[in-house]
Amino acid sequence: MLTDPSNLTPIHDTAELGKILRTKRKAQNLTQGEVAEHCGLSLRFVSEVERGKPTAEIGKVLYLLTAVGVDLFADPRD
Amino acid sequence: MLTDPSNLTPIHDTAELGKILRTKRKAQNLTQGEVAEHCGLSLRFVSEVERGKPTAEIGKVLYLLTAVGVDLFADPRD
DNA sequence: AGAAAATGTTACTGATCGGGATAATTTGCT
DNA sequence: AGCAAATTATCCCGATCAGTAACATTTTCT
Repeated sequence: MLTDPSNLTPIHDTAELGKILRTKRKAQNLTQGEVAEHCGLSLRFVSEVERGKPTAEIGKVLYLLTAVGVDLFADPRD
Repeated sequence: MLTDPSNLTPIHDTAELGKILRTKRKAQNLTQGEVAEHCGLSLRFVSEVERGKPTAEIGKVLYLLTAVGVDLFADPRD
């Protein structure tokens, strides 16, 4: 079974990841503060991750992705 | 253009991510030490990430994924 | 212009990370 | 099975940095 992959965006670095987070958050009319509170994180953290902070803790970033509705997929290439 | 998504594994937490990293690394007959050196990271870091350390820095984890040949994709769901 | 949202700055707590060494575990070989 | 080598998991130490709160400043939108 094939799925339309047109919405799949490759993630190569934290800048791209942050961009996706921001875009998706705004698409839902959420503020950084709302997302932050929903995840138990600081507004500060959300702001920095959206700007591509490479030293952010990955566990918290995963919370953020879940909160704004972005699924993550790993694809082992050959 | 359609891509076969059959190898796409959803990532919900760091434990799953670590599992994928380890599986792919072994599939290429690489040791943690080899991967670590190739990324400029410590063997300890590689070990901890594969064990699902949630506080690892996301930028370094992305290096790891690249090094072992795992592509990451984001999918904004509705 | 005015309100809301995002970013800059500072200070403080606490944990990450690396190196090196050492257990513990797994792998390979006879 | 049993033993040795290789691989992986932990431990200690010190330096560095992430994360947060609070307030100031800037940007964005109506």
